[in-house]
Amino acid sequence: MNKLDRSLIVGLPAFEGLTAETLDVVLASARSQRIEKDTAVFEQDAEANSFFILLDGRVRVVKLTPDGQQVIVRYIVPGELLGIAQAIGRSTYPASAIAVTDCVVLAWPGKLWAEFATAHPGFGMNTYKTVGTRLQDVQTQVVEMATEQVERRVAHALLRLVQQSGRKTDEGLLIDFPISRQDIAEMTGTTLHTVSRLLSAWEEKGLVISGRQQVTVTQPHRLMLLAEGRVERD
Amino acid sequence: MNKLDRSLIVGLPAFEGLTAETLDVVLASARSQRIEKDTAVFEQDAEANSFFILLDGRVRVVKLTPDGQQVIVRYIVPGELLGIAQAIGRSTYPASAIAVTDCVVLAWPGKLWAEFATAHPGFGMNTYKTVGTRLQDVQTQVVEMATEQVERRVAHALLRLVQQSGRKTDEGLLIDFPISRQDIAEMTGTTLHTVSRLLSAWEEKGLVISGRQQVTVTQPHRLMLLAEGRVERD
DNA sequence: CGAAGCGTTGAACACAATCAATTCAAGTGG
DNA sequence: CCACTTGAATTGATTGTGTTCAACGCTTCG
Repeated sequence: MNKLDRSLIVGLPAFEGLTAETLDVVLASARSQRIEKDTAVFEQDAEANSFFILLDGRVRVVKLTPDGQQVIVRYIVPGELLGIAQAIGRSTYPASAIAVTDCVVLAWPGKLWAEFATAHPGFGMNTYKTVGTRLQDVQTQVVEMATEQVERRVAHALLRLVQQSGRKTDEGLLIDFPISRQDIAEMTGTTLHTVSRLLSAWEEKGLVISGRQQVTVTQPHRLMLLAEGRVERD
Repeated sequence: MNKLDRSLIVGLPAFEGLTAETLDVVLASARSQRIEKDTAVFEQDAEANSFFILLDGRVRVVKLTPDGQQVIVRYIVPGELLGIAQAIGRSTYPASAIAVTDCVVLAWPGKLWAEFATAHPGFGMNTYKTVGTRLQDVQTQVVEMATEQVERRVAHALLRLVQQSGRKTDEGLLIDFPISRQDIAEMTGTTLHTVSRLLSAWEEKGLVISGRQQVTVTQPHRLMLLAEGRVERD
């Protein structure tokens, strides 16, 4: 295995405030790994043997219900931690993580997490902060699902995706990884049919341009108004 | 202010593994406080000046949407932490906490949290573990809301309440604090009307006995079947 | 005793799910 | 390069669950 370069992780929030030496120590036990598109980084309920940082690509975190339905919990972008079951006191992964595009991750043995956290308090702090952020994210999602109807939920979901992964093109903000109506449906607790209809309607109105596994938001502001319910529902 | 007795908090998960001396140190800066029924422990968006442990009573954690709708995020039972904004890196409370019954809490100045966490790593660990647990709770709630229809969601909510706060009576398991249809509606993202109809129907079938601000589950097993969708839908 | 809050119930409606049929786009292999 | 396969998307028709609107009964409490 090649020695990994420090520059890979310097500047990532998870390692903020750590000394160069510590970074090297941490990297020494890391293993870099390629994950092919549509394959799993880890599977729900499997032993949590590793935790990861995504260096490149996009990962979808998915929960599977007993009766086989899927819910997309969140998308992971480069620089984010994933599979930190240890940090929340679990020995198995609570969800599956699937590569949406070809990905590169750094992987550490799960047992090292506790070591890192105690030896480098800053690291522990940082990961806890991400857990805290995610708790808040999920809670706002609950509020949305409880109070908003489908159209606004889908609008919110799109806006979040754009914010996380929007790439500016001449038409607008493109969500720069493949995403299907089905995916959006699984994020918002609806059906691909309803999502399809909504996107078609929005395309009519000039808010978005969408194609096969691809969505561009052309008028974020108007979509925002729609998401907030201060509308314009024709 | 009277000196607080160590026995108040010994045995609570949040302080598990701490020495008697540490407990005394921690208690020295705590302030015991009575909260009258229907008043706030803290308010959403207010400066997070304190964090708390609930010693007695029940607290409802509520999120308010911009347009005035409420969502009940969770209920707190004695022994649990609340208002730990600091632990998730916030300076304001993300939700309001309302006493459902008369309550007793211990309160600490918010700034002390970081001190405690570094001085007594065990304390930090424990609170992070509760944050982790809550993250998981909320995530399963999202999955429920995305995949299950109202009847099953309400059934799940009742079962959770019974598990948390069930008191055995000769009729079954009573949720031992006042809870209205409106409350259940705000937990499950539906309306009080629908909840009312469901409870009436379940009472017909002998699953529950419900009255004014009070619910008793008489046949938890059958309610469970209903919640899991392996039914029996009349 | 009157008022306010909680709960029940009926009727009508609407949003979105479900069912179903096609069209469209992107590979894959002969 | 074209036929074929497969998965994604669109669109129409229908159904049903749950909301909305409305009126009323029952408690509790001041």
